[in-house]
Parts: sequence; structure tokens; C-alpha cells
Amino acid sequence: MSNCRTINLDRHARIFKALSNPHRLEIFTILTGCCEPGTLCSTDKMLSCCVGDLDSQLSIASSTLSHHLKELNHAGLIEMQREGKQIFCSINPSTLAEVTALFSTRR
Amino acid sequence: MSNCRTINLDRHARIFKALSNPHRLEIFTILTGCCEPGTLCSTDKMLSCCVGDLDSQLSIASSTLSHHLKELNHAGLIEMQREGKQIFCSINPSTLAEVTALFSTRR
DNA sequence: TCTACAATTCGACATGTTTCGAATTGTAAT
DNA sequence: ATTACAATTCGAAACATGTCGAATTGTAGA
Repeated sequence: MSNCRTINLDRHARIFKALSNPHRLEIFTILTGCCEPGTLCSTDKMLSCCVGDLDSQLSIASSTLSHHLKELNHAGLIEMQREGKQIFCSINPSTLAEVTALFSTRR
Repeated sequence: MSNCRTINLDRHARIFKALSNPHRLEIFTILTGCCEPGTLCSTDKMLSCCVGDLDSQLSIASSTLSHHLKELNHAGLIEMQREGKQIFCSINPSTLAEVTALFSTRR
């Protein structure tokens, strides 16, 4: 029988928790380059930007931003890599695909 | 111009917060009748059940369950209606569609 | 090596969340 | 009315989260 429900429950809950804070959701939204549901806008915008770029858009302390980025990263939603003095953030496409699939199977 | 990002941010964050708790996510999963991502399983299962039905599957105090149901309800994810002594819960299809759309527009 | 810039870690505080048991409300049957 | 069942509300305790400023680490250039 085995409960197929409980297997990914904690993992998925962690992903949703990462998206449950308005600032983190905004970061996620900036990085996906997406605006309104139903629209594919800003297709030509950058899909990766450094921590400072995000900092200038968010009106929170940079230490707070750091904290949020770590949460998104630990949830597997974003990737971060250093380039010189800066650290660039981008969406982790496989996690995004996973969450998308999660919803597309529900009615 | 105008920031199209911030409009639904708080609302969507509230929805994700509702899904960020393993127990609430399990309730949501039970009510969608869905199991694993990528599969459309248990198509013939009930998509609505009463609070007691959920209670028997969750090993938490019924007062805690009540609390979680209220959160899901306030986030717009589920609907609840009394039938005699029982209260039946079901997925709110429009919110589910909204969240699904949210992800299907991101790359 | 000094300096400046980019970003993180640390400590502290206020606030919010999860959980329970006990008491309460609402509904229906005896 | 009384009883029994279904579910919620309440109050309290333990725990987690969001936020900041100050101090720290890491990187590159003068």
C-alpha cells in the first residue's frame, strides 16, 4: 500500500515555505523575469543578477537579503555563484520544473 | 512602467504560506486526490471529505486540524460547508487554477 | 600592504507559528 | 430536555521567523 503522499511532503513544504515570504517571493519573481500570471512579460530581461542588483530593488537591509537568499538557496529554488566581487543569483530550473509539475497534476 | 510584480505578491505569499506546513500540505494533497508529481493517480477517489475523515489520517489534535483548515480556507485554497453534524472540505478550484497558472508562466 | 567594495555572519529583539488540552458551540437523535 | 457526536475557540507553552546594525570575510585594485 505505502503512502505515496508523505514521501515528498516535507521537501515540498520547505519549497513553499521559501516562497511564503513576500520579499523572497519578490526575489524569486525578479529572477524568473515574470510579471503577471497569464502573461509572458519581460522576455528579454535578465534572468540572473547579482546580490547588489536585488538589494537596490528591495528596501531591506542587505543582511536580511542575505538571509532570504540563503533560504531560497537551501530550498533548492535558486543557485548562487561568485564572479569576482559579486555573487550572481539565478533560478534553479529543475526545482522550478518540479513545482510546476506538482501543480499541473492536480485538478 | 508601474511595478506589475508587487500587485499579487502578498496574496500569493499568503497562499504559499498556507502550503508551507507539512500537515496543511498533506490536507491539500488529500483533497486534490493526487499522489506523486508526474502521475494522475487516484482519479476515482473522493475529492471532498469531512473534517473527521481528515482527522483520522493526520495524527494531530483535532483543535490543531481546525486551526490548519482555517488557514487553508483563509488563503482561499479550500472551501468548507456544513452538512448536518459534519463539515465537508473541498479544494477551491479557482485558487488552484491561479497557482497553477502562476507557475506555468515561468521558465 | 592598504583601501574599497560586495556580501555574509553574528547577536539581539520583536513577532508569528504550531501545538495541545480543556471548554464551548452547533446539530441531530432519543 | 438530555445525550451524543462533530467541530471550533481559547489560553498557554515551546519554538521558529524576520529584521536590523555592527562586525567579519572575501576579492580586486592602487
